[in-house]
Amino acid sequence: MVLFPQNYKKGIEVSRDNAGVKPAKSGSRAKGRITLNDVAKTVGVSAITISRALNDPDKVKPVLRARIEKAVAELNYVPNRAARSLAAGSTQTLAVVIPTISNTVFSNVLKGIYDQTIEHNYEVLFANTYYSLQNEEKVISKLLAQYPDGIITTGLDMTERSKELLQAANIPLVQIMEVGAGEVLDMNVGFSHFDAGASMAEYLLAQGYRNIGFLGAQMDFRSQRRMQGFLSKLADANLETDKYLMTTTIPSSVKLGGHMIADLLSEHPQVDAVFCNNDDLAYGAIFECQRRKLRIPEQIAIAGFNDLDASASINPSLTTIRTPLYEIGNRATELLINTLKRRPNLSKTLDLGFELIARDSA
Amino acid sequence: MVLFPQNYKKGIEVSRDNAGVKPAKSGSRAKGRITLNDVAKTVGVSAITISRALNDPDKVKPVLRARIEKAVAELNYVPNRAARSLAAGSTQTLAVVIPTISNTVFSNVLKGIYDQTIEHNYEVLFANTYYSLQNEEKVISKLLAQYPDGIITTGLDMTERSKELLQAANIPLVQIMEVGAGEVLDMNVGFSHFDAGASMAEYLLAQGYRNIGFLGAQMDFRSQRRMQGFLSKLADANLETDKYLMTTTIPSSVKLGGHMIADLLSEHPQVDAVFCNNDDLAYGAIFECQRRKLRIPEQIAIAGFNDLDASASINPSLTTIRTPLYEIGNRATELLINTLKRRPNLSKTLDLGFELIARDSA
DNA sequence: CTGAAAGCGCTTACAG
DNA sequence: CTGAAAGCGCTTACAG
Repeated sequence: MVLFPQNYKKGIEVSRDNAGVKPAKSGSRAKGRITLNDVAKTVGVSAITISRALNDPDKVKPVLRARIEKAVAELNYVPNRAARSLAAGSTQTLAVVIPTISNTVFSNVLKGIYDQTIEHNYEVLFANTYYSLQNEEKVISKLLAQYPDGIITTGLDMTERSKELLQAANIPLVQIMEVGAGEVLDMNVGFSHFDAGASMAEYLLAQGYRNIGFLGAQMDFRSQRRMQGFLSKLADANLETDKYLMTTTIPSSVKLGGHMIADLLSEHPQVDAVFCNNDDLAYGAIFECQRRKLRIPEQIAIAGFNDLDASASINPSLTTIRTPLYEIGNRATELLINTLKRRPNLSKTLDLGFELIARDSA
Repeated sequence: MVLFPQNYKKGIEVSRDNAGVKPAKSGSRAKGRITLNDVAKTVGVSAITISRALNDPDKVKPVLRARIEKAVAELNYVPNRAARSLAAGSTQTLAVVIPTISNTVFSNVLKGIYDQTIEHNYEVLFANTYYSLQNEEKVISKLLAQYPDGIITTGLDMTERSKELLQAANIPLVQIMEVGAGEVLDMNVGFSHFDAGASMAEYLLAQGYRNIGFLGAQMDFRSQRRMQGFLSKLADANLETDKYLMTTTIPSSVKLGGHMIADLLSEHPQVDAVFCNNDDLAYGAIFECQRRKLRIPEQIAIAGFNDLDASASINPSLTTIRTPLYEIGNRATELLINTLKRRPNLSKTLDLGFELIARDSA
């Protein structure tokens, strides 16, 4: 690793020699930042008029408004949201609780959320649970301390304490990702993971596979339900459900997919199809099969879940289930914002479904 | 697409019939949330003592503290951060400006940031610029309105207005991703993209390739500098720099990589090596070459950038440059927090370097 | 169309 | 170890 810490000359000198250290105006908590009052003095009107010019421009005479806007720009005035929040009782902030940002699944969801918030002028505050309900409880509490106007959480499984906190907060809530598999506290957007798993089993059965395996990483609640749906159909067809099953709580990755299929095949070379509970696992499985010169899907079929970016391009292209990740984030946020703006929502639960994409790998 | 909006029965009934609509306590801005005063009354002490018990527990007698903690838990009291921020002049919030969360590169960086903030009890507020300096200016302004204690921005290229806003905010700032390629306003963590590009060129030259192409997506400032570094070495070796060059401002993706290499090869079948400016582009290039039955690296070598998850597993395994994405986020946040806690930083600029990973594809 | 008064829910010195 | 007073920077009715 090329590691050579070094100093670069600074292009410009910031107007403070101890950059980053706040000027602790002797005993005061002031930051030296421009306030509404500073703008008001500069323009020669009251603070309240400045506030109005900024928040409700139509109520201020155009000429005055122009002068105010000029002063705001010149002074680099940026309103203090904490003060605004406290006075107005609204933070224009939405809280988002997801398992982990480093899973593509959730960065897609988050993008859907983000695009909606930016359009409606909300900020987003997010936290990761790393798939732990205890962490979730902690971050929910921390997030609520910011008094978000609304909150999005992932999944239907929560501790009682989390539920209490959420209800005590008395703000609109959307539970995302999954639908129809548990207690909904307020609103709900997602799809049925059980049904998604079941539909993949039906597909593989219809293709004629009979020694069907399942590779599962992470094995969070939703993964479990996908597996249950999948196995239920195998059971209906009187096939093995436990024999070719391999799961781990290790997070999903391409590398892990390679290891898992290697293990599965060394124990059960007769497996003729494998459903991986995430596409990256499936990529790893495909790469490993290629190394073993196994022809896909003739000798072994591989299927994935989520239809990530590479799935259409990989060789062979991956049969998978497309999930409405961006849409889930986007629609959940829409529900929240509608509620906050007191616009009616058609439904408090949205099942956005999924789509099986049959390609070449299975 | 299976699309069937439907209502699920709610498991529990939330204690409000118009869920999500705040109880607008006639003419008041109150939210019906428990405040410090409510806790104080319940316990029978002053609000300030409650505040102390929460923020500086050692200063409150253990017995009293226990009673307070019990009341806090029973009432589901969550302190209002806006009020705290306003009074204390610190929001315990860090702002993060990145191009887009849906690029794995930045979700890795963001995770590095997040893990550091969670440890030190900061919140993170993020915004996407979608690679536009105009957007960046807007989101910086919006973010600053939240009065974050510190801010992280991406890259060294900003509008003058963005710089002014940042300096007027007078909070510690870390510009991330790139080092040594422009004006640093305060602190800086990253590596040299020019050098990274140059080192890949040197590697390919050393392997004996002479008809070397470059595939570039997005082509933001850092991509451009990687390309410049790369081409400078080709020029030094008296090789073609423009002929086998193909760039686009379309965001990087696996699919795009396939299209681009197809275009390049149809024009210049003599190309014997290609440097892709992101790994996903390289994956797409590899898949496309496989479809064309081109042997890698014998007939054509493919190299990537970033060393993403699949690069070690793909066939052939991908020669690429590993970039310290998580570390950049983590160390940048550390610098910020050190500054905020008035702990000295060894240096205001951290060059975290990069590593060329030679594998089978080139 | 503009302004004076009160208050949002905390924390910060300062007393005791 | 605990508390009374003042204030952080805004917005919300209410006047005029």
